[in-house]
Amino acid sequence: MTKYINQNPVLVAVDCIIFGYDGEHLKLLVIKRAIEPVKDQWSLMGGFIGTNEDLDGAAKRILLELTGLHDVYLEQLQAYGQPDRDPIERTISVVYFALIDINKYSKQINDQYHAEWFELKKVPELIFDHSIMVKAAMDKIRYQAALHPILFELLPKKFTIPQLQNLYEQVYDSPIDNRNFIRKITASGLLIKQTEKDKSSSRRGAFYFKLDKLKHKAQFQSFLSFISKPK
Amino acid sequence: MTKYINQNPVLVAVDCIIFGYDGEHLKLLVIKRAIEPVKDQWSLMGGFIGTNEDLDGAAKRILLELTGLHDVYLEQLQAYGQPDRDPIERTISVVYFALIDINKYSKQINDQYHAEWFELKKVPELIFDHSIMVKAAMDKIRYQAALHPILFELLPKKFTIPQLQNLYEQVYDSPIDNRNFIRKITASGLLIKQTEKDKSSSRRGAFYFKLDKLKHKAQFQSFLSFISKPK
DNA sequence: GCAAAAGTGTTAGACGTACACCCATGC
DNA sequence: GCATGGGTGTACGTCTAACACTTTTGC
Repeated sequence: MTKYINQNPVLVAVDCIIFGYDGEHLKLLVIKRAIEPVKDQWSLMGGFIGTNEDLDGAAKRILLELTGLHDVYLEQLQAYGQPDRDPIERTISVVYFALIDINKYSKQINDQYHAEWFELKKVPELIFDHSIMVKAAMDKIRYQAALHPILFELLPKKFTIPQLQNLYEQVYDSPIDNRNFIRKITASGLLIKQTEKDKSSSRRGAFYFKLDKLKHKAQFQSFLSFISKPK
Repeated sequence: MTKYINQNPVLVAVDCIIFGYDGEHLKLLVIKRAIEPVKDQWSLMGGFIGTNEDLDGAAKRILLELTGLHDVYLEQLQAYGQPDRDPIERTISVVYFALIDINKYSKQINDQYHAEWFELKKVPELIFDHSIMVKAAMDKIRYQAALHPILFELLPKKFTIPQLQNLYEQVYDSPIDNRNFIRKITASGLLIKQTEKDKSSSRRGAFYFKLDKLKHKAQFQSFLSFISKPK
């Protein structure tokens, strides 16, 4: 059959907003753009969609290429299509965000991109509309994390409750009462207490926990409330 | 500057999922596809993106073309990019959903599409992946409406609380206790009571209300809970 | 023993849910 | 006067937010 007539094909790119958490700060992984225009400026990791690839597949490929990681939390954020967002050629960008365990990331995997982690508040100016995308991603993560247990994706397999609390505090940029937090999070039933303690951040030590993956999966779709309502 | 080399441009379409509410049922507006392939089959209203148009702009144009309406609630749902979703040519679809006041829609505006409203449960099979899109849109609307007052967009300027309640019942496909509903909705402060009553559905009559648009706008971003949590 | 972080306990009020009852009106 | 939907009232349990205190341990 003949193709659609009189239509203008455009390029479609997939960009990935990659978040990590080092135990102290929420961080963003960005690269130095390898091609013109704006070569060597900070940019999200992205690429054009392949001929036989769907959007999710392209996002996974791009993420794998930069980080070497499979099976990470990946969610489509939004498509961006300002006609002039890329000065060279009309390009629609479908943006994904990923939450990864930063400890699994190794700089050695693929150094050709000169990737670097920045604390969220210290991310440099990014090319095109990438900074806007990051802002939108943060909004969405705050929204999602208030209702669903997604922030566990940023933590290592074993983590402590104070670590988890600090992560929530980073994400919402506001202090949380630790007594209420502990109660809420243990009441959720999502955590399995380990016998070992993490002694690195206090004399007393904090118990490690693992995520109960079955319960996590089961509860994921239910509307939970992990943070208090903004005032 | 030269263009990006070795990349395959593809077509980008915008499809609109248009919801309306006639006082009894939640309905979907679909058209008979005018072009091959699958000509004359039921389809979402859509179109290819214009050269100097952004995605939101394209969605607005498409909506205007079919319904004659400006200024309607329109939200980007998701991008769909299965390589074979359109059998003729690789086409990425960026999908929007719209909530309109069905009374403002007039069949006369543009009859060339043979548009028709279907009750949500009676929507025929749609072309390509359009049925999947509609399902995703309903999920998102349920999600959004549980937290934000978006369903007002489906109602006329003046409406009664029983009407509003029925709308929520349609959207969540489950009965709501009218006494609790009334209290919750009036406590939100979003409604302004009118002096007239609607006598069409009961002897006693139900007071009309208007939406307090200022409060609506102010509260829109706060996480409200309009329905009870699913069990 | 002291500092510092981890963790348990308590309480008052807000909120959600369930349910009973009265109101207004046309027939 | 009675059927029908519209609307108010109440009571109880659960969740949340605010705040005080004890525990553990290295120095």
